[in-house]
Amino acid sequence: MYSRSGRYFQEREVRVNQLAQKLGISGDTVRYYTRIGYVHPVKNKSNGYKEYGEKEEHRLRFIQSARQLGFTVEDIGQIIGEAEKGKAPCPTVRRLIDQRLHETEQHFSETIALRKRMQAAVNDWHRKPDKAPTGDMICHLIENFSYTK
Amino acid sequence: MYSRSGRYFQEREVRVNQLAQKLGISGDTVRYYTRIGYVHPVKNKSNGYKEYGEKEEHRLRFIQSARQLGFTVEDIGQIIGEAEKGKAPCPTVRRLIDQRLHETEQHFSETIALRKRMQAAVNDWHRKPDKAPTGDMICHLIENFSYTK
DNA sequence: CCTAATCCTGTGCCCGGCTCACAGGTCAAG
DNA sequence: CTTGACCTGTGAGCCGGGCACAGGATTAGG
Repeated sequence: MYSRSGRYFQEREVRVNQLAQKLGISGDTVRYYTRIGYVHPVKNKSNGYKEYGEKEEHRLRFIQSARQLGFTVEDIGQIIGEAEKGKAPCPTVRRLIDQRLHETEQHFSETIALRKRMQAAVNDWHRKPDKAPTGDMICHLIENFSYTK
Repeated sequence: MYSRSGRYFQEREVRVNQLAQKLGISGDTVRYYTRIGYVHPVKNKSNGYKEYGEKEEHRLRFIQSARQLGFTVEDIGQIIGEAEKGKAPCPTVRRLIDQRLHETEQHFSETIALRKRMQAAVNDWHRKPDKAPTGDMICHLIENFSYTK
């Protein structure tokens, strides 16, 4: 419980896995954000371990919140970058979430369509028998299934 | 229009981009399936180009159909492998699509939840102003948004 | 004090399913 | 023969981390 300068204080610098556990994410994820320069832990000279303080914890919480809202890791870098230059990142945030939401809608309808095809296939195949492959047919289930709706 | 043996015949061996265009996919995609050994074009000795015949075309159509149904590339390898050993791949196909469908459902509900969060954020932010970052706040929109519904 | 065993870390490579960059070869026109 | 447009194979890159591994740090035991 001594700092490098010898003064008594509550321990604030934690190591990667301790912080990860506190945030409910994996150590690898924390390392990843460290690697790409989104957090800047201090390297402990004596053992080479990285030590994370409150600032890093807060930063990681921010990253988590943003990820939950569908921002990409790159988006978050942009947002952080603007904030660090003292600029309000809000306009960018608004613009980006519009984009990401649009993409999510897109992705959503593709997922629905895929699910529909898959369900149709499962239904269709339920009353069809297995068949050994022939020279020009790998799997008749797949090859004879055509989705037309 | 001469074969290597000098006989006259309709050209059947095509090159990567010709085949890709015919199938409506990218040349890179065809190259990818070639690289991982799902199709085996013949290497033209004189120019090093790979030449694709009907067999490869059929194989690629099969791969496309399977991908459309949500099978992973690895699934497809397994299916092809079984078929090539003369075994009916149908049981595997049925098992795999059940798995993939389940995953798609999972993914689907995650996508819905994400969309809901995003929409809620957009709504919430609509009547909130921009704010410059402070020492302990990167973006108040993101940090003050809590999804509780 | 030393040793052995266990824990923990940083680093670098790996994943899917392609896509892209690039160096160099090919082919038709002149 | 040369120019230049086109085409090819190969290797690397993408996201968002996950995983394996070697080796240092720390602890238990003596």
